[in-house]
Amino acid sequence: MASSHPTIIDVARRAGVSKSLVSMVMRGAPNVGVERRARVLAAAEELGYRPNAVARSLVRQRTNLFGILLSDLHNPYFTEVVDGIEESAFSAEYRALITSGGRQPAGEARAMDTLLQLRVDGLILAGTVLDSRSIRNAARTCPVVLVARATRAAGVDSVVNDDRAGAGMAVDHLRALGHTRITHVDGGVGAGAASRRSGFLGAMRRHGLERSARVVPGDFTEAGGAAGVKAVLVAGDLPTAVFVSNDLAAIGALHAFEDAGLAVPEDISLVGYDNTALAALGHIGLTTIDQPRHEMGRTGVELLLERVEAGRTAPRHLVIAPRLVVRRTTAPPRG
Amino acid sequence: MASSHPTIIDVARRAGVSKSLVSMVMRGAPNVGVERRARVLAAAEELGYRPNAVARSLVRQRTNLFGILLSDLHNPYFTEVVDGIEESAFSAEYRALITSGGRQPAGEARAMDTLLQLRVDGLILAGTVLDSRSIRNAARTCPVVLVARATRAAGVDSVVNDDRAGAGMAVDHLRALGHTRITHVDGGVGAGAASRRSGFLGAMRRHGLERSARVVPGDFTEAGGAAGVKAVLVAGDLPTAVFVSNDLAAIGALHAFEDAGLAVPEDISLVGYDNTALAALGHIGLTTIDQPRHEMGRTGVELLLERVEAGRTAPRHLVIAPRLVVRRTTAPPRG
DNA sequence: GCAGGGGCTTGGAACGTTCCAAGGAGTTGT
DNA sequence: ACAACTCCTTGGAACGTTCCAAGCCCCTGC
Repeated sequence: MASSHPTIIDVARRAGVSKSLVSMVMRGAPNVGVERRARVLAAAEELGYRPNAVARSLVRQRTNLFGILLSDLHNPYFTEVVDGIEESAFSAEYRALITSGGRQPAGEARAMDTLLQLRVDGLILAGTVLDSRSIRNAARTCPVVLVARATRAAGVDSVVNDDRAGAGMAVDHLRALGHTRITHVDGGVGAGAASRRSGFLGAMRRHGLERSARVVPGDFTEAGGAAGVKAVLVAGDLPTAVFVSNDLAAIGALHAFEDAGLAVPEDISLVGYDNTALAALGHIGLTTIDQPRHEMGRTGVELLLERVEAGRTAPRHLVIAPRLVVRRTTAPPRG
Repeated sequence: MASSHPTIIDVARRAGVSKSLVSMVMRGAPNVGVERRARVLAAAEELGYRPNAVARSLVRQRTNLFGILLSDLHNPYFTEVVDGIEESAFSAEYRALITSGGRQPAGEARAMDTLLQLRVDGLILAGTVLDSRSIRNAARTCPVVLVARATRAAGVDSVVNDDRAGAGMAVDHLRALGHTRITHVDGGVGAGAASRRSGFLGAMRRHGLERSARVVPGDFTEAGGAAGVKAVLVAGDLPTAVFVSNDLAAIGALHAFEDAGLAVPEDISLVGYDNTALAALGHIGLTTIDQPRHEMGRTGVELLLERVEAGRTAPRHLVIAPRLVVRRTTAPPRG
């Protein structure tokens, strides 16, 4: 009835063996006699014994846990990265523990501290806004990898997608459809926003379109995308296509254009970034740039494992290629 | 350089005091001399000391951790429940650790075991499909509350929304607009689907509309909603309104109707359930039934706290009232 | 019949904390 | 001057594991 946790010693007593033997059985050690093994297993079952990971971690000096700090649990981008993380963590006999910063920097710092105090064997920071001092600090006590954010911090690994190249793909696609007047809705301080903007500008230049390239401010939210469109409309001289810095903002833009009586893609083409589940919804069908989130998560764990198990110490910074996904929001320009 | 974790003893040596004193300072105990307190704090800072939660938990026999098991990290419904959980857990000096079952029952069982081995002080299961034997089992070793799933399991608390009432609200709303021929796209085995169906049928009866009430099969996915619509279209004799068992399926339905050349809400009204962020997207603007997820999360933690801190043992099962949210997918029927 | 093994099993010492009983140094009252 | 306090500080015993050195028992070979 009481929430009594039987220990290895209770099991030992019941099975009439030493605690060491029970410990061996629980860990699946090979050289244990069949009869006693059976007795121990039976006793454990009867008592409802469950190993105490806390005690185990204390003596082994490792937890077999990876901590995942997510900046935002609500952004499908991150939760899809987690899928990749869980997959490869699990196959390496590690478990993943997720915490979220509740979208605030202070919350993130606290969540990271919780994980560090728990002595996780490695830390994956996905899209956090933590200052690099805390990150460097954390990295002195356990391996850290940043996903979807680049860093110069010493001793920290990172895996990002090539935002510049991705933005270029968006422009190439629109150019191939015949667009020349293209506007970019900026992502503000969002992770990767700056590279996407410079990738956009670079690609426009490459196509000789620098004179018709425009950038309007925005951010990574639905409202940010809508605000960007508002700026486009106010400016007059409508472009024929808009490249928005992420999917959520692109959906905000989509709605804003519709509200203004402009049809997508007939009047205006729209490209997003990330290829989250949102973009794939049938009702939305957003043309976008896919970041291989699953792969990025898997890779993050591999970087961790290289440090934990293989003892690597030199930092590695991986860049993964994005990919264009064409859906229904892009078409040749009118006329 | 090495990932050396300084201990309380290292700090004590450096500050020239006993380990007990360091322990007291770290816990913020009141009766410590100012001068030594300062010395200890300085030493800890210099060494980069971080308390070891593992050791602490072992001796205190409590972790100050609540474990959250999410059936699906990608369903915004659950992540919004987590917001509520984190909020009240934090203010009660607990931390929340999230794991996900990766959408598979075996994964859920494993994730729960991880949490239990970590000796979390309480467990919140949100929308899991775990069999009630495992749940009852878990409940024998730590407080467990189920969110968004009812249970009869002894010793387990639960907090759910009133699905029957919510479905009734959807019907009432449609009836008030003038609809009489209403079809329900069923949610299959999804949590709450059965109650929503029976709530739908009950409300139709209440309005004297039982003869025009139809139910077609579906599930909680986008594809499930689309399939439901297909069934509606095939059956001929189109209803003027459709109540779909959750938002995601409703969005699938929305797309399916559009594909079939039917305008929402002009030709057909559509109501979802849950009021996830998806439904609120401007481009979608789905009329739906709001489950107060935030409140449900908060309440879940409170139930846990009642058991952990106040020693309650009698199970409690809370039912929270849903709320109609009218957006753009409902309108009076044509003609 | 005994040394040398091998196969199993065992007790004890960690691991880094917290908690408790007890100790030391002042201070106050008589 | 000493008892009785108060205030601060301390060492040691937990907590539930793992790991290691050592032990027991029985077998094998000579």
